[in-house]
Amino acid sequence: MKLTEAKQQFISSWGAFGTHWGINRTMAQIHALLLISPDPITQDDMMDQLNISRGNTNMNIRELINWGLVERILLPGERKEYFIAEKDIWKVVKLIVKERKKRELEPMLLLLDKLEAVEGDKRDKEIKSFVETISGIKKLSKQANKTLDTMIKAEENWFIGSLMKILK
Amino acid sequence: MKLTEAKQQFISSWGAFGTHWGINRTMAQIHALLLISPDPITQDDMMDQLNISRGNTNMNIRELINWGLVERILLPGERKEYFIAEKDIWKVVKLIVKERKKRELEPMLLLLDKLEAVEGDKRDKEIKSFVETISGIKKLSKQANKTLDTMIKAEENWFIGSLMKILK
DNA sequence: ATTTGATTTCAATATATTTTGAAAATTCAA
DNA sequence: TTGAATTTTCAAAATATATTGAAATCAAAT
Repeated sequence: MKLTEAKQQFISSWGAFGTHWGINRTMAQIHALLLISPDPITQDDMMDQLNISRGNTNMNIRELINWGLVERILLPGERKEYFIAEKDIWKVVKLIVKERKKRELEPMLLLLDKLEAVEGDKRDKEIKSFVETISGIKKLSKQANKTLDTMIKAEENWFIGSLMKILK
Repeated sequence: MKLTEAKQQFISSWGAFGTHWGINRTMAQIHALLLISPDPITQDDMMDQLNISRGNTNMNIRELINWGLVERILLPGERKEYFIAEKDIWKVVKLIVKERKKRELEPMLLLLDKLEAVEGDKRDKEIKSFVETISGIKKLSKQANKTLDTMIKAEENWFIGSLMKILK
């Protein structure tokens, strides 16, 4: 496979993949393009290569910067802004996990605490079933939250370590 | 908080949560309703409680069954079908992970193998950057895939075990 | 074999999300 | 300052996704 085709395929697949991971198609495609670009690139480069509008490009770059995945670079003597992506894929995963934990898992934990304290007789079948479900989810979520914290703090690839330990 | 309100909140939040996890809103809401129902319920019960159409209900029940999260129950003497959800939340997580691994991670791994074998001089800056990115993603994905296999096979809550081992 | 109750399908519709592009705002250099 | 280059905003348009509901299908009981 030629480089041009391989690049296209990677960008398109990373885009589709992203949509399953809470990241929209364009945002993921811009990210993919930056990941495989050896040098910093501009908004116009992205517009050309991905065939997307200026507004779309701009909004999604900003979002990538918010996630900490992309950095703005100012080259001396250049008027235009350049951008680069974090290339260390382990760091990328940690940044994404960190963001999604904050946006999704933590609010869910707060809600579960409130729901678990539902009024009423705990012997009532309806109440019992509800509380048991909530408690189960809460317990698992709390553990997941802690595990993810450990992972986010891990300096190098956490999978290797944890897998090794599980397999003895 | 009263049970009725707590139920509503749980269903609505589980729905929103689901949309971040590759599961559509209605599918997640039906799932939530089943999770907190002590007894099997029918399609009509779901339609009433969630205010959704027959078609929508039916399609999403089928999808939940495909994921292995819901089971159809035939009560003796009853014409209608009843449904129940897997209540063990650890099993639920494993089923979801299994399904998403199959749908997303595994196809990605196949693609990465092809892309890594891109034609051209590996000393070329463009090629080098591309191959390095792909290799990094591939390495991490392979490890993640193995780790998830371990998790799917784990009989009880894997987070506790792995976390304990990491923290010594 | 027919009726009745229940389930499934799917084209049409509604809703939600993404994308565009032109105008407004900002920034830098002269 | 002024003006040209660049970035940002956001209402409107386009696209993608989810939902409806009525008709078709299926299956149990008579």
